[in-house]
Amino acid sequence: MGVQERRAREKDETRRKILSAASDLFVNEGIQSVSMRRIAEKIEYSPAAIYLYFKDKSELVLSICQETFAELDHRLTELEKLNLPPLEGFLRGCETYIRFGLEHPSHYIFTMCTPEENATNKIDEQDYAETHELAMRTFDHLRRCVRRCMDAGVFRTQDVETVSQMCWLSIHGVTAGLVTSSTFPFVDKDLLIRTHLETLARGLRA
Amino acid sequence: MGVQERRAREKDETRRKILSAASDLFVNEGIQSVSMRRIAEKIEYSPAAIYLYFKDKSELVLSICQETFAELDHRLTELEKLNLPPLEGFLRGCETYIRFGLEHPSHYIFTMCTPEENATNKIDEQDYAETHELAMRTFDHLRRCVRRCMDAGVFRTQDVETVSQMCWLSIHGVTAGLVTSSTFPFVDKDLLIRTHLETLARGLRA
DNA sequence: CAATCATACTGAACACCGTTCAGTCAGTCA
DNA sequence: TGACTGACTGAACGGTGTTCAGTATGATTG
Repeated sequence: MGVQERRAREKDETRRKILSAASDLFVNEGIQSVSMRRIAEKIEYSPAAIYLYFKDKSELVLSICQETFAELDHRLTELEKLNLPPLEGFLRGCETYIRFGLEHPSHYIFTMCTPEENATNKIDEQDYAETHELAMRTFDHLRRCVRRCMDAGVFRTQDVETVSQMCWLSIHGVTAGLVTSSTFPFVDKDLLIRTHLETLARGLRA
Repeated sequence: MGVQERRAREKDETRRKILSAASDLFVNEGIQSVSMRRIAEKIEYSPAAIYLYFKDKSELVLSICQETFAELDHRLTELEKLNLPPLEGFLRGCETYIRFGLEHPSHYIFTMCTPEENATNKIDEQDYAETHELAMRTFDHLRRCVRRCMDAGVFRTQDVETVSQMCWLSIHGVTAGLVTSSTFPFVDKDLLIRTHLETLARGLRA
């Protein structure tokens, strides 16, 4: 009875086609300005077809952002495996985060700069839990980096949670600022990132 | 010929009524989810009437945000007049900025966290220039604070522009993060802000 | 006073949006 | 062959921002 399996495979293929088309459009034109109709047009399906695969636009966007952020999680995991010295691990992690945001502006803005009313109403409970968990997993990398620095006596304070959150807010600012304020006459981005991380490190060091 | 003046006064009154109604709705329900029709309904006018006073929704929102940010400029100006010691002036300025953002979440998100395609197409050249100028004026406060710290030898580096931009990105991160990620289990906000500013100051100090 | 004129305002439409649902049609199974 | 399943569609619903011909009101002029 290979029929069911083939059906499932085909269904998955279509799902992937939708995700890929949507992702392409989102990257090039921004999430808010891409309509379900345009996505449907791109894959030559009727708009209604998409709703057989995703509950609504929120869920579609969320799926894509989850995939994208899974890659960030992967990169941070790989970095952690290198077992660099605490401070270097911390700084490299921060830089990875920032550069990731700059590489995926649309996804970054959507997931990190949009209040909970994402598109229409609030998100499905399950989706919300999943996203929250993924965000938490990413944040855990930072938390571990901070803890290692504290355990090694590299950082002055011992409040892991507060320092981790403060660091996230800080690097989030660099990422979000550089991504959204594209017209602002910034000095060289790399210089800005470097200065920021140096200041952060100097501010935290024992 | 007091007629023209009365007319002008009435016209201005209506304009203010629109701004006030829109601002109320924006604050309570978020900018994106308030429609022109709802604003019109609130002031008991037809939706089309609003377009006699504002080119489009972008311009209306922009006007409101400009007014709001003018208040930030005012607060920073007042602060500057106090002529506090350089570092204290810098820190108080940063804190003023952050707390202002937390007080006006909708306006802050709209002006600072939204890429240039604000609602439909790109903004009018004049509006753009005005907003840009206001943003620049606000940024100038920070720039002056940083310069004073450098002149007084409180900060290590001499690159006013880079450090100013880096500081803005950093405090923007705290503001934006606290405003948009309302579900994240943050530790006490005041502690977070204090820790952030302390770290920033320590990182920059000579 | 009557006619003209300026202008604040409206009703109805346009072209879009996300979303739903009754219905179609091809391929599978008894 | 006929019933069934399920992927898919066409057309609609109620919403959005925006436009524009037309109306009504009040000031100005002959």
